[in-house]
Amino acid sequence: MPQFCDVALPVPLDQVFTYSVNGSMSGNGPVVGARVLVPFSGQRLMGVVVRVHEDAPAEDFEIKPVQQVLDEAALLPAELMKLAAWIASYYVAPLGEVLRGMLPLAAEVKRHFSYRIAEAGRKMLYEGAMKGSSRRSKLTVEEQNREYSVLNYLEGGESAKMSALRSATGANKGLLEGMVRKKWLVREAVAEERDARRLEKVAVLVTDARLPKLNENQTAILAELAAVGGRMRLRDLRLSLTRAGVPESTLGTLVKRGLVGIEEVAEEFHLGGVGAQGKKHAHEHALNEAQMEALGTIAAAMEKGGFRPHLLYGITGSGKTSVYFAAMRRALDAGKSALLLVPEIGLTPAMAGQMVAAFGGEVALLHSQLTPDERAEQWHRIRRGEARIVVGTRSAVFAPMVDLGLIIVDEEHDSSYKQEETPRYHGRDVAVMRAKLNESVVVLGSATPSLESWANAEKGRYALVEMRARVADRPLPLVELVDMREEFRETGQEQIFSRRLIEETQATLDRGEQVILLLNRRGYSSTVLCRSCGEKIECENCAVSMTYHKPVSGNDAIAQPGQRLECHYCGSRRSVPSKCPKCESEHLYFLGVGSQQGEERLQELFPTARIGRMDRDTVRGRSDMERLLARLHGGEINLLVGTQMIAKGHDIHGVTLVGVVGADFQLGLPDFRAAERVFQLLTQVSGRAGRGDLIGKVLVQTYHPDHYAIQFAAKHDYPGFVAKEMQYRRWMHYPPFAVLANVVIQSEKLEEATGWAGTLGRWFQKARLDKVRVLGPAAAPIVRLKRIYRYHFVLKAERRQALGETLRAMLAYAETQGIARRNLVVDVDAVHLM
DNA sequence: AGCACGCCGACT
DNA sequence: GTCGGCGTGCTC
Repeated sequence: MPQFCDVALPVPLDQVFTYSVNGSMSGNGPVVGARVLVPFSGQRLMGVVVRVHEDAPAEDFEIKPVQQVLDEAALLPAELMKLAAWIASYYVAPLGEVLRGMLPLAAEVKRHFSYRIAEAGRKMLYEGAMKGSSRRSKLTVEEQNREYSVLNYLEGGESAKMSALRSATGANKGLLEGMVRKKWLVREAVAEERDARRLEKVAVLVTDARLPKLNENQTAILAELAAVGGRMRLRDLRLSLTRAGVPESTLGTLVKRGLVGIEEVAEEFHLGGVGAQGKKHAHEHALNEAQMEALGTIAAAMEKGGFRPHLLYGITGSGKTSVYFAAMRRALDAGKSALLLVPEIGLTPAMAGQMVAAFGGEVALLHSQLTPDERAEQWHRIRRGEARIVVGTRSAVFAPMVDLGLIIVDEEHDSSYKQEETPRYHGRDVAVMRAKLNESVVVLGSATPSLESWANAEKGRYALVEMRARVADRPLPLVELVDMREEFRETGQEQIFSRRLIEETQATLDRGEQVILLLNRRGYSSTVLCRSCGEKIECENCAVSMTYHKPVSGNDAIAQPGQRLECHYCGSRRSVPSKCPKCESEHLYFLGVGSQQGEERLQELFPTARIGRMDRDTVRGRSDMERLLARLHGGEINLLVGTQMIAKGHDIHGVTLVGVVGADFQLGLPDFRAAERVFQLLTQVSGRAGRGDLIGKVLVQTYHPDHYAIQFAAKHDYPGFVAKEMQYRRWMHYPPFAVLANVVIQSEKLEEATGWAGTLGRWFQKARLDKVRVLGPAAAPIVRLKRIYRYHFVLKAERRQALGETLRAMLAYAETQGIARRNLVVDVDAVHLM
C-alpha cells in the first residue's frame, strides 16, 4: 500500500499537503478522487486526494496521518479531476478551492467542536467546590454556576459536543469558548460524515393483517392506500384525509392496530410549482426547416463522436430551445446523457416544467436555491446514472454525468456564467474544456453571441450553426429610437418618459394589449446630492452612492421604516439625512430614476393601467417571479416595469410594446464591453415584443441615437454590430484579440493597498515584460468596497501562456514581499473590471 | 481562510 | 495579577 497521499484542501494556498496513510486503516486506503478528513492547523478539514505515492517528502516537517477516508472509490471521476486541474492552472486558483466548488457535498460533512475537561479545569472544580464562587469573575453567579456544571458534566474525562453540553447545562458557545481561554477545557475539532438524504415518512398498507371490524373513516383510509398500490407519502395522505374530512387521529388508530405501517425512506426528488403552466411544450412543436438543419448538424456530430464545439447563432424567437430539447432527446436515445446550462435567471419554473414534461424522472435540476441536502441528493442521482438529463446554472457544469454525450450552454454570452469569487471560472469556457476532455459535443447558443465565441467561430474552431428566421415566420418588431436630447430641447424639461413613449403606451393599453418597460436601475433615486456643496451621500463601507428606496408599495421585499438609503454593493442601510452631512445645507436633491420611481410615475400617467414591477426588490425568489408572470399572462397586469430581469426572464413575451428607458447610460462608462452589453440588452428585450399575428413595437429612448450599438440593435443586425465591434477590439487590443486578467490588490488599510500596488508596479516595470502589457496600478473603479481599499492592474497579452506565466511569477514575488494571497485577487478573463 | 500564539492595555 | 483585543505567522 502506498505510504503517502497528497491532499488538496479548501484553503487559499497554492499547494497540496502530504499526509501519511495509516496502514491499519480499513479498506485499501485512499485513492485519487476520494475525499479524506485530515488534521490541518488545529482544524479537521475535508480534502480530495490528488496523488498517492511512496515519495517521502524531502523537507522535515511532521507528516500527519489521514484521519479518515470518506470514500472507498473515487468520488470524482478522473475526467472531473482533470478538469479541476485545468481550472486551477488556467484561472490561477488553488486546486483545493476548485475542488470544493465541484463537490456539493458540504452537507455530508458537518464540522463542529467538542470539549474535554483540562487539568486547570479539574483543579478549578475541586478548589471551587471548597471556596465557592469567585468574586473576581465578571461573570454573573448564574454563569459561574453553569461553568461548574459543565466541569461536573465533563469530569469523567469524555469529550462532549456543544449540543450535548447545551442541553445538559444550558451553556452557550460564548461560555464554553471562555472556559477554553481559561484553559479549563480543551476544544477538539470533529468532522464526521453523515447521511445527507432527507428522510420522508411513508404510510404502508400492512397486507397480511387480518381485518378487524372497522368504522367508515378507517375503511376510507385503507381504501385510499390500496387504490395507490399500498404505499403513499404520509404528507400526501394527510392532505387527502383533511380534504375528505377524515380526522388525522384515525390514521394513528390504524397504525396502533398494526394495519398501517410507517416507514422512513429517502425522500423522492420533488419539483415545486411545476406543471401549472399548461402551455404547449417546446418538444411538441414540429421543428421548422432551420431548426431541423441545426439539429441535423448537432446530431451528426454526436453520431460521429469526439469533441466538436458548435456556436448556435439563432435570432430571438428562432426557437433555439426546441433544438436543445430535440438534441438532448437524441443524446438520450443514443444511450448518452446531456447537460444543459442556463443563466441564473434562466432556470425559471416554466423552463423546469418543460424539462420535466419532456424527460420526466430522468431530469435533475441544479440551481442556487437548492439546500445543501437537496443539492447533494441531486448530485448522487446524477452520479448513479439515474438522472441522465441535467439542467442547471453555472456550477452544474461540474455535474458528475455518466456517459456525457452533449453539453449545451444556453445564452452563452450571459455574464452570470462568470463566477465572481475564487475560483473565478467562466461556466461556458469550462463547458467547452469539459467537452474536450470528455470527447463530447458542445453547443453554445445565443441570439447575441459573445465576441469571444464569434471569433472562435470565425477562426473555424467552432462550427457555426445559424438560424436566421423566427418560428412561424413571425416578423421582427419595429424598433424606433427616441432622441432624448431633442425631447429636452422641445419640451424644456427633463422627463423620464418621452411624449412618444407615453402616447404609444396609451394607445397600446387602449387596444387592450400589454406593455413592458425596461428601466435598468433599482430603487427610487440612485443618488442623493447636496445642491450647496456637491457632496453625494456615500455608503460608509463602499465608495459608491447610496440609492434611495421610497417606503411605499406593500409588495416590496425591503421595507424597513426609516432606513431608506441602501448600498447596492454591501447592502447596508441608513436613514435619509435632513441636512447635508458635510455642509449642513438642507438642499438635498434626489437624482437618477430607478424602477420604483418609474412605477410611481406610470401610475400617475396611466391611472387605470394595471401596473406591475419586476426587480430584485419585488422578486426575491422564484415564487415571486412565478406569481408576477402568472399575473402578466393572465392579463391581471397590462403594464410591467422592471430592470434587466425583464429582458432576461425567459417567459416574458407576448406584449406588443416594449419601452426602453435609460439603457444606454452604460455607453458612457469606461468599460470596453459597454457597447456589447447595450447591444445584447436591447436585442434581448426587443425579442419580448410581438404576439401571434400582432407585430411588436420597440421604443428606445436614448441620448446616443447615433451610437453603433443602438443603431445596429434597432436594425436587428448582429453581424453588422459584431463586425464593427471587432474592429474596435482589434485596435484597442481587447478580447478576443488579446487575453486579459485583472489583478486587484486589497486591504482594509489604505496604506497597505497603495504600498503593495506600488511594490508590484515596480516589479512589473523591472521585469520588462515583452509579451504582456501592464496597465496600472490604478484605483479600482470602486476604490473601497465593504470597507476594503482596492487598487488594480489590467494585464493584456497576445498569448495565454505568457499571461499565465506572468501571473504566477507575480504571485511568487508577492509572497516574498509578505503580501498574503488573500489580499491579491487574480481574475483571468475578467468580465467586470470591478 | 482559520487558528494558535504572543504581546499589550484595562480592570479588579 | 487576569481578561480579552488584535497583529503575526503557519498550516503536511
